[in-house]
Amino acid sequence: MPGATLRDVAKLAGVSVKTVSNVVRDQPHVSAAMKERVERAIDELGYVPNTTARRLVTGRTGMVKMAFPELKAPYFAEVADQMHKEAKKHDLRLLIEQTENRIENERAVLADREQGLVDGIIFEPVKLSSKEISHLRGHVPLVLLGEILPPLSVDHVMIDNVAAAATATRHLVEQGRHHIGFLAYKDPDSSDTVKQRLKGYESALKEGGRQAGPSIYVPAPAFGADAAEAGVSEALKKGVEFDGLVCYDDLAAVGAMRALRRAGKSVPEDVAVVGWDDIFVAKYSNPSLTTITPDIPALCSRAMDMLVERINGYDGVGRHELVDYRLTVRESTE
Amino acid sequence: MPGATLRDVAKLAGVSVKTVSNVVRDQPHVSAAMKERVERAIDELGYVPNTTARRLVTGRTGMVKMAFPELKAPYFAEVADQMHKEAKKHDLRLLIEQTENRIENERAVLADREQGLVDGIIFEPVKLSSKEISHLRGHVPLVLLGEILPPLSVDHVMIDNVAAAATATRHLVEQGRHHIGFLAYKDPDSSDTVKQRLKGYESALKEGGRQAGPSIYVPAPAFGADAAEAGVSEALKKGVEFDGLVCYDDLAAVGAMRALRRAGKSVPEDVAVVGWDDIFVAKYSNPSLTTITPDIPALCSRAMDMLVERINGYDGVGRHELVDYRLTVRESTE
DNA sequence: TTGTACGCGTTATCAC
DNA sequence: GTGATAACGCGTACAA
Repeated sequence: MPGATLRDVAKLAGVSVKTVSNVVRDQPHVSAAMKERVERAIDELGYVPNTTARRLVTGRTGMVKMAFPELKAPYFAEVADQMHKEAKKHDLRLLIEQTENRIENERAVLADREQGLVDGIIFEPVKLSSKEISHLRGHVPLVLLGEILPPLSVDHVMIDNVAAAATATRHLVEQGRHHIGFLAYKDPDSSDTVKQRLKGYESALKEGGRQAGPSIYVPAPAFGADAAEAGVSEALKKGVEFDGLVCYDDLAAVGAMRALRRAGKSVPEDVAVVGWDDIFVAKYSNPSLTTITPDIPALCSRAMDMLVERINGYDGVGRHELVDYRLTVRESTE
Repeated sequence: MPGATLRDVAKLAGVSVKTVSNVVRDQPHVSAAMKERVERAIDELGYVPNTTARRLVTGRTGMVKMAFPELKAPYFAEVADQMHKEAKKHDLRLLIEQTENRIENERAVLADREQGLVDGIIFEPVKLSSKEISHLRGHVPLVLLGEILPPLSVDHVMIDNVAAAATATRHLVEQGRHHIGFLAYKDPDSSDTVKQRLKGYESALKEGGRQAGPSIYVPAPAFGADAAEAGVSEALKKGVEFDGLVCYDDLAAVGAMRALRRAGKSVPEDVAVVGWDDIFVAKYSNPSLTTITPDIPALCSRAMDMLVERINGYDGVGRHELVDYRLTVRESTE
């Protein structure tokens, strides 16, 4: 009997709707005998509570939205995976939304057309400015991820880009590299992140007594590896020299390694390469890739905790938190 | 005014609730003047329709659940990405559920505890038997993905495993390989797939006048690459010989290539390797990996179309469809 | 401890 | 073309 209702159960068990409701939700004040009787009726009818009706009256959906560029990008797949696990801990369901790096989709994330679809939003924007975010956001609890400078009123979690980039660069300095280049995407919208990483890179160079090496900027398409490969190939052809390369992300690093290989350079002998994100391919590329490993579990855990606090009514000022990272050294630098 | 309701709008506009509802949903029978007036009120109040209430009365959630082992596995990330796009075409939202290769989680996918959470389910089981699926499934429309033998009553989409495995094997034969091995996971629960691929492999060998090469089976953990690497390393140490290897998936292939490299064998000169899935790493590994590329867009498109038909009341017998694949030849075999 | 009545915001069925 | 009003299924004061 699909579609059995609370009332049906109550009728069959010969009790009131309220009692059945209590049993279903494990409320304390129910006698054992009553519970027994009601449960039998529930089984007989195959009753299952109607989520929608429950939501309408409680005002809670039990759902959280997670929005980021694209699931296909390995880094985000890992974030999504982890975020799902965090959501489960709080008995929340996760709804994933992909912005495909398009600003209108990012706007849509905030300017939700429907009310009450989710209880809160975790969002990693890449195009939207801080101003626009605070302007567009509604009343739904919101936590931001990633490297933007968030509005003051909004919670935010990220890793310390400047420090991490410095760590990566310092590692190359310690390996005795002298002409250390920087490879990034030239996407005007996401330049904040690039700037932060560039800053860390430069400070580590300075600290290590190195001069700034060549900077290679490539257009930012959906998948960075191809663009990076083309960009580095071109640079090599032009005679740009470097024996170390700090890359914006693993995708770029993989593309760079490919370009180097084609140009007859070997990694790490001729050029040491460092990536960022520690996606799957970093471990299994040949040579395997030294990279910055963000603490994704911590990132997701903090973000979800903060969101849940907001959902539960916490109304303080926006919190800005940093989570850990480490340098994972592999074949590409030693 | 967050939380403005249809009634509030009606009051402000001086019309009935029904009229406002009509305007909101673009119903035909409403005069231009009325529409104008109502829309002004909507803007003024910042009214947004309440999804939950709408669902309660329509009985539709506008959501579809997609369940598979894990998002972190690149193949599934790509499927999820594509499936999201398909869902969007039908104005549906996609809810992702990970089974983490555990049978109790697979059971939970079918035996949905809550009614009316989703309108339909697309499910790629790996542990559940066909019998258990037909026994467990409720009344929610269901489409199965992947290599199980589905219950007769359930729709199902997959690629032709036997043919694809034969194609991969034939390619190695054509490359002049003589001792072609087969590498797979020894997971008793998912052995159906392995059997199918083994069958295709064997038939292609026979057709090409080759004897069956060594079969290497490795335990199936969350990530296959490590297990495959260990398994192949061990086989090589034991002196198992092969100059070609058909791998269960790209993860296994990547692990195998790593083991070969460590053993001083070069790919493809000493051993040609073929993978399966064409995940990101296949293109960017070194050497890049020849692999079976399933037509994921077609897979998702067919699955979603069939599900939508079911949701819309189609009640025919279970359909069993095959989608395309192709062999993508890269450096690992030439 | 259990039962009754009402409200959640929307759509659908009728009249008008 | 538009307006009352009854569902939809559940949670919860409040009464018993």
